[in-house]
Amino acid sequence: MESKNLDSLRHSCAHLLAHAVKQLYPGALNAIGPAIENGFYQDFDMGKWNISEGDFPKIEAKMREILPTWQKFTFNEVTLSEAEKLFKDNKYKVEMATEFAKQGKKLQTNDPGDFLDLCKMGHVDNPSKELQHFKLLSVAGAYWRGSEKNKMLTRIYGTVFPSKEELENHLKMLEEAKKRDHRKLGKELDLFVISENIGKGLPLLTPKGTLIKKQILDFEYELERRAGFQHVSTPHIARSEMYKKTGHWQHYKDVMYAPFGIDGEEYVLKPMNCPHHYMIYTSKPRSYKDLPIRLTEPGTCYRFEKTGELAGLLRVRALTIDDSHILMSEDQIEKEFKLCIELVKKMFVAFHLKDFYVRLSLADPSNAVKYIADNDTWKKAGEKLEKIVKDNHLEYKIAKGEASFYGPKIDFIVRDSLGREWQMSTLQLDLFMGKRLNLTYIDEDGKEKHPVILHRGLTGSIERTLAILIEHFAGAFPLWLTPVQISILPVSDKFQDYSLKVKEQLEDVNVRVQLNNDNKTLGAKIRETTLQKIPYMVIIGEKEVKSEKIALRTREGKDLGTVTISEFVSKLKAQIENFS
RNA sequence: GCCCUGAUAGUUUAGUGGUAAAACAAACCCUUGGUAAGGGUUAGACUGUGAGUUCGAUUCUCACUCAGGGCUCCA
Repeated sequence: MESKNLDSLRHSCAHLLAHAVKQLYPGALNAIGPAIENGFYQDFDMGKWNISEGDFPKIEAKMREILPTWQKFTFNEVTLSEAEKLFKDNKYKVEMATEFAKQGKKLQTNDPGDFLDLCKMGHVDNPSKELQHFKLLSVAGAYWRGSEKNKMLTRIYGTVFPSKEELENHLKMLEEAKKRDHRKLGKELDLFVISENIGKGLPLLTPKGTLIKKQILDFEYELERRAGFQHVSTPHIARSEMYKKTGHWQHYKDVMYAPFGIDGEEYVLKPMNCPHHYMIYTSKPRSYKDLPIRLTEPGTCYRFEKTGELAGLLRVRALTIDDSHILMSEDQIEKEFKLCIELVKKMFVAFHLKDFYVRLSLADPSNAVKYIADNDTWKKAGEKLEKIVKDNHLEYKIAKGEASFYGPKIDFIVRDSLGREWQMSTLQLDLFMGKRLNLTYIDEDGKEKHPVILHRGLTGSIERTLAILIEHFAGAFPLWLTPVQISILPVSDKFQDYSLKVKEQLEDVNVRVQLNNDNKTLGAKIRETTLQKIPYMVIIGEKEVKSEKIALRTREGKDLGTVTISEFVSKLKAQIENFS
């Protein structure tokens, strides 16, 4: 089915839901109900009523009861005053009608059978036949017209498909996605914990989780070292004064932890690493010959995110940003962006991530509060980035209003297992801060100039990346990334000595290996190791001791037969070098 | 922060207005087993925290904390 038809189907189903809810809950008002990527939603002002997921069976039954009475949608064009009359009980419809009229849009009503609604075209021809395979999924709050200042409405999410089979497949897919939820796997594979005693949004990485983090950081360290980045280390706090100078205080205050006093000075936890890096730059005179200067650090930052925004490792209050600041002259911008784009591409290859897109995030000139005021510079920076994106053959979407307060960005967006989108890499062009903070270098002509700055987050946040990778691999990380690479499984404890010897030999070549000494059958050990998604199992029994070899099995259940240790080591090395 | 949902051994869950049951994990014993779960024993929970209703609350009510689905925001 074409997506346009699918959208009609889903949008029509939102009407059906609205009809059922209005019948079951007199006084409930339906607001908007569009088709979305995998279904639809319908917003309601429930009045005195309260809906929860426990009410879904009742609502679904009502929908099925109404459905046979529905005919082809009839349409009528109406004037604003007619609309006001028809929808006098629904202030949301009147508000929309008024606005559409103001924009010069036609006002249309439709009715598939005793359910008049203000709506444009885009419905199925034969609702009673086509709308059968639907399911309500969740209930949520949503602000009217997406503004925090407006009333919160009740939003019901649902989905509908042309056939029963497609609906069931979709529901099955959602079940599968839940199984790879990083919070569930994080617990099962012992990668991180969130302790109520430490606080919300403050995940603790376990030894295994930390090993993965270390692999990510080591990988980036090498990548950056070869690309000419210089690593620095900076503290987690700084004087508030600094952030007043940068402008973070004005633009970013809401997500900064409250300041605290030390020796009569006011300090804050750093929400980003920029100022710290700038102060390293400005600690001595710089020449144009020194540029570009690429400072980089996995810096832990603290952001006071609102409680409801926190989500496992995807959104936290303490995050490690692999943060770089490239200070350079204006004519170096394109070259440095190209360099960073290459790094991002290499990272995506190493992480096996293919489902991502590029978002060119520009300022929204109508939202003056959000950005540094200087339209010409914004325009220049935005045009520069668009040229870079084109020159580097990146397919991109433009997003107005997504820029940082100090500059436009090229963002790389990936999807998690539930199809939600998360920003990872970000390359930001900052033409303001060099001047604002009086960062300088002496140019060829002997005059003092201000560098421009490229802010670069490679993964964006190590925590978020960990979450995305857990879900992407369903916990079965590639060999180079996985916390435990090999588990040695002796058939019985008679083979302890040889097993220990094998373990030492493998440790000598820097692979991460564990010995499973449990008093269990081989079958049980294999099951446990497989569930822990450890890539290789080395099985040691009498045959192996005699032949001085090892038997190999993979977590996928493949028997790789008997090999010597050196054969195994070469295989491992080749695999690790290819990030596979 | 807002709307909705939830919180019972380490984990996954059961259950009841009269202080809790199971499986897996753990410890110990038997077993020394060759490619996805060998058997037994023991220990382990003041039912998230604090109040209220009640003769009595894990169960009902409220507040708080934390988690989850969204909205807003965002790496």
